[in-house]
Amino acid sequence: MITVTLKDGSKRSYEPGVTVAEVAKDISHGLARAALAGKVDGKLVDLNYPINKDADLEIVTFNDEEGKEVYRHSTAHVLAQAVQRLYPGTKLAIGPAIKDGFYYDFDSSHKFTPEDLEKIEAEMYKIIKEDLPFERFELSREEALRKFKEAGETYKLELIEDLPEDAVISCYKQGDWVDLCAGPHLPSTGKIKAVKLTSVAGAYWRGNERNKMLQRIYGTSFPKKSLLDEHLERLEEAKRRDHRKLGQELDLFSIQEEGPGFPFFHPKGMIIRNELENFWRVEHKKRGYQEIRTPIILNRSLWEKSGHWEHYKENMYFTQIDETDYAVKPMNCPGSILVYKSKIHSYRELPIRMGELGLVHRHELSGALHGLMRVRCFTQDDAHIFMLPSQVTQEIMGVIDLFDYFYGVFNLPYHVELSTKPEKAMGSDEIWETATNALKDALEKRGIEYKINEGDGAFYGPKIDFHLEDSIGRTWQCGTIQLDFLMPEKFDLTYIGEDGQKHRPVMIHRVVFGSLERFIGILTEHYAGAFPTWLAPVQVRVIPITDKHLDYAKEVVERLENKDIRVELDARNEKMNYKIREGQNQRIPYMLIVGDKEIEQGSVSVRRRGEGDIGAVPVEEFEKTIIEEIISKA
RNA sequence: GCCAGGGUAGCUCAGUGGUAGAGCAACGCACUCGUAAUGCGUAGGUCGUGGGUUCAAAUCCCAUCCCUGGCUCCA
Repeated sequence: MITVTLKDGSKRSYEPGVTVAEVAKDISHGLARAALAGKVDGKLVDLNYPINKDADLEIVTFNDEEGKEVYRHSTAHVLAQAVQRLYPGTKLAIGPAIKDGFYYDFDSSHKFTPEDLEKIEAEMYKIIKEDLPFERFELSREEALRKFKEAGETYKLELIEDLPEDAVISCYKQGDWVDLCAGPHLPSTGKIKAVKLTSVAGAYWRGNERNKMLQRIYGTSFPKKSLLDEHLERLEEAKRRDHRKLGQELDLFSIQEEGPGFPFFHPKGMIIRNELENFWRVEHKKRGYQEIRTPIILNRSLWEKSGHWEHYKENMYFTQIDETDYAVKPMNCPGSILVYKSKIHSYRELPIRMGELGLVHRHELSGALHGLMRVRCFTQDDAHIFMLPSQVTQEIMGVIDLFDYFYGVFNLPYHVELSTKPEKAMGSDEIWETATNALKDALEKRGIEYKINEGDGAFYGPKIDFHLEDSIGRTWQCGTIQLDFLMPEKFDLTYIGEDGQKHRPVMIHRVVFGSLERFIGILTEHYAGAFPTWLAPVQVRVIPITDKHLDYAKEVVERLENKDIRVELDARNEKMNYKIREGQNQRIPYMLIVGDKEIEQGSVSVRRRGEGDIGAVPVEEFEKTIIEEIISKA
């Protein structure tokens, strides 16, 4: 007998060779039905995997991340089988599970259209109905090569060739269809209940743009139709919160054909922007930052010196003035450095924290542009900290604290990545290692979890990136902290030390919002357009019930305006309900309804966004509450 | 930049070779209304742009710009 230890610590005895499925069935019928795969001693396996010795076992269901992966990955196989049935000659590349679904990459002479997806989906349901078992078998490298060569699966051959020497090569077979695959898989295609193919897209083989572009079909699947419907409903909701849609509906910004990637901010968008800038200035001043502003166009020689000419040229815009080459700044650091260099600094002055809301221009590929999230000109809420080498850790921690405070004000969840030396980098490995360790050190001192992004640093230094999520879970880099020993070297930056000699300072480059544009995009989606009162472009709308009440409404508006509250009057000759509906659609935090009753009492009836009618209060009381709310940034 | 789809009124969209449409918004008139859409009327488009095919093009062909979803790249 062998002992199987379950996740809850309980132990059960079985004959050797008992399968995962049998154990599941022994535990309960419900679990047996929900079981998708097993995890034996931490290794993910099929349900028919025989357990031959004492082992830890977890039964994996759709509620586990790994269960979802197995489920979606098996669905990807069904997709590939369906595609090869319908479009013979199609070659297979890869088909993994991804967050919320799966995809499969195909090389086919047929161009898949959205209509084809329906046909393929129907074929997938046929395969599901056939309830074909997923059968695993292993084969030698030679057999595998021969098999896929015969089948003409050239991409699979490439994959096999790249497998390590000692790799176990396994395939999964469903009916007469076979795919190279490590597994595990569902017991049979019939386990798949609800499938939806969502889109087709081009994707380079192995993500390399020098390789052939394949056709990628995306889809998702669930063990219940209702779960699929919920998922599709969430996607619809995400579309409703899309900052591009809301940006238009709320009249925040626009992007015109005349300036692809160059956003226009409308009056309402500017209010949000200015509020963010005010907040930024106040908080930075508190933390010992000074503010500067540097020019947008600067001489070529500066960019050659900074290394941008060599390392960043393809992202830059150029111009000529009096036959001399100039560049439009893609970053603020060189300008900031020139300010530092404009006079001699003592060690007593350091750290110098120099902020700049700097407008930068970068050439992005046309296909990469995306609303306010990826644009070709944006305002970085930049700052450069010039400091003594001994101040590095403390300064980095100070910046991390600042970031945490900022994101906390907006209730934005974030995750952190540490990016290391890229291929196209300046400076020696030693300098990079010192800098990277300093960043790690600060993160670890703060107990922040982070993921390492190898080779993703800036060309002048490693960085800590702060990523925020948009409405459909795509993450965008916003804040970043970059530690730089190289620019000070290149520009021969110095300070006079205690010893009266010149020494080299260290620099931090950092942005909190990242770019005002992207941050506004993120906030729009985060709040679904319902900005907190301190940010809301219109904080109050006064709605007179009939035009008899217009004069009093105007009086209320004027009172609020005098208190610096952003207030509008809806004086249109429309029904109150109509005006309320529109105010609600505009996500205005407060609507004040005024009629006979209010005039008599000198009050306003308050309708609060998300809560509805909360009753009449004297005007001064309303003023007091809203001002408190604005100040507290609630 | 690459692959696929798309661009018709301010917005959302219908119209696939034969007289450019709807709803909402705008404007005008009437209604004077108590917490998410009052009714009637008016106006609004060289169908992204430039060429071509045709007696005739929003519709077919070519080029080009822009947008969307991915890929690549990144705040």
